[in-house]
Amino acid sequence: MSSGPTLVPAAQRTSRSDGEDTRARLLQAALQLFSERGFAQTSVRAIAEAAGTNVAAIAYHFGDKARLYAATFYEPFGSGSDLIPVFSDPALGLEDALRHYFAGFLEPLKHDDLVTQSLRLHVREMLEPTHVWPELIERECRAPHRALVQVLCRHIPLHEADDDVHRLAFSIAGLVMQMWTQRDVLMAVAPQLAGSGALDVWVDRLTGYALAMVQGDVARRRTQARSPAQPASRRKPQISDKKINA
Amino acid sequence: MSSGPTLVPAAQRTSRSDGEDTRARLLQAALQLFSERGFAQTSVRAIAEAAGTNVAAIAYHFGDKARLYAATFYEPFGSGSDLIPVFSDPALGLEDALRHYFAGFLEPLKHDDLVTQSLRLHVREMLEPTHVWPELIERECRAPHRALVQVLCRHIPLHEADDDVHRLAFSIAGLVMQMWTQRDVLMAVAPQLAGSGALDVWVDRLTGYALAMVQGDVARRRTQARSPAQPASRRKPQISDKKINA
DNA sequence: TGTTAATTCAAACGATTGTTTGAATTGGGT
DNA sequence: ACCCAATTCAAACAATCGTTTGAATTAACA
Repeated sequence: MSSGPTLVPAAQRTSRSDGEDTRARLLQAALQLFSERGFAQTSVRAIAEAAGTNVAAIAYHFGDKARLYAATFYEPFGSGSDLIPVFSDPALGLEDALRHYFAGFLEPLKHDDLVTQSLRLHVREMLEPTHVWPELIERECRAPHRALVQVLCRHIPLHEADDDVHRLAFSIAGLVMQMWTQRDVLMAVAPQLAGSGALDVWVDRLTGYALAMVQGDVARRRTQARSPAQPASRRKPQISDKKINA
Repeated sequence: MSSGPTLVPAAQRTSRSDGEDTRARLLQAALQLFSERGFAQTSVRAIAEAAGTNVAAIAYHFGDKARLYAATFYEPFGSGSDLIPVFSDPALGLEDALRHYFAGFLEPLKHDDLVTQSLRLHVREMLEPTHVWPELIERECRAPHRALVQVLCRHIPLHEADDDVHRLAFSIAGLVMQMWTQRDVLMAVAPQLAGSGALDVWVDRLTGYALAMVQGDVARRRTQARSPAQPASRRKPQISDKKINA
């Protein structure tokens, strides 16, 4: 039986230091390969080779492939929720808050370090959830979304979040996701905008887009409040399906 | 040797009709499974079973798995470029054009038919390109993007596309991609907005967002034209990295 | 009715997958 | 110097992958 990284009393924790070393190398190699190719398409042999060790070392240090994958999420290499305090500072104006939001999420795209790989892994998990997804929802999804919703509520202003604020926050997050997931497409349609050097202007423009979206929604709320009309959460489509399917 | 679907003179093309039948069933089963799980994670045995036939039938009708996958792209089940004439009609105002754009791309999300699966397959190919990607770039990426850029240029107005129009078009497309790729996330943060019934309001809001983005960019162009300042395609970031990495 | 080509299928092939095994190696503690 | 637990490794395991094979089945044509 494989005893795994046996729990020895911390007192005699002076054994051969190579142990923690290969564990760390495995973790880093796994993070890189998983973030590049995904869980299913990354073989344990490829990870072991990249880490300069043997496949059995994975079973020894982590148990199996699934737990190694989970470990890459729980080792604090970097996370989207780390950025919450950066953009949700109540002292910031709306434009500055949005600018910090985009700058924080796009800045890792310039490099290819542990933080970038960790975020890419999280993005991949949002696109194609695996067995760790249920435990990531709160920290990587709900928490950043809630923080952005609060920022928006503070500046709209709005006492409590409604559906339209959620739609705004979700769509603003979509601008970030587009940059993270569609770089191949951007390279195909406008390669001059896909380089790392273009990212600063992107932060500037996305901030402008998000700001306009929010202000536009504020205006819509005003005009809709004036005309009681239909229940606000439901409006009939304004184009016929006939024209769409033509 | 396997002769494949041998090219017989169309005159005597009256043989057993079951041939084309299983080919069609394989194609439909492949489309469904590929669009749900992706190329690598879909086994030929699963496809054959779903089509009610044998693995060897795939080799017989399509040669191999890669060519079956490619076939699901070339059989005209539905494509993003089909929607180009719907939203790029010069008679439409900007708001109507954008509304048709979003309505056309979101409407398939209500169903789960061949069109939906085909579009989902194309979306998946944008997220994780396979061997068919090079031949899809033009029809599924560049063409719709170019059409949207033209619509924007017509209404800004602008004689020829510049980087900022490309950024606008790419970001507007991002609003659609968000709806296609992040439904799990939406279900986690605002489940009441993730159902099929909520899509009509989504079309309305996304139209508003895109309209505000365009109008905001027009305003930015005016103020930037007034102050010659720095070369328009390059602006320095306005927040320090120190604060970001804090 | 017998022939022929198109089509389908069960079975097997080699390669790769994740996992397990048992022996070899290492280095600190008695 | 010896011992022992921690660590590493080559090898083998069963399962699954995409593909190939060769025989069985079918239906049109002579």
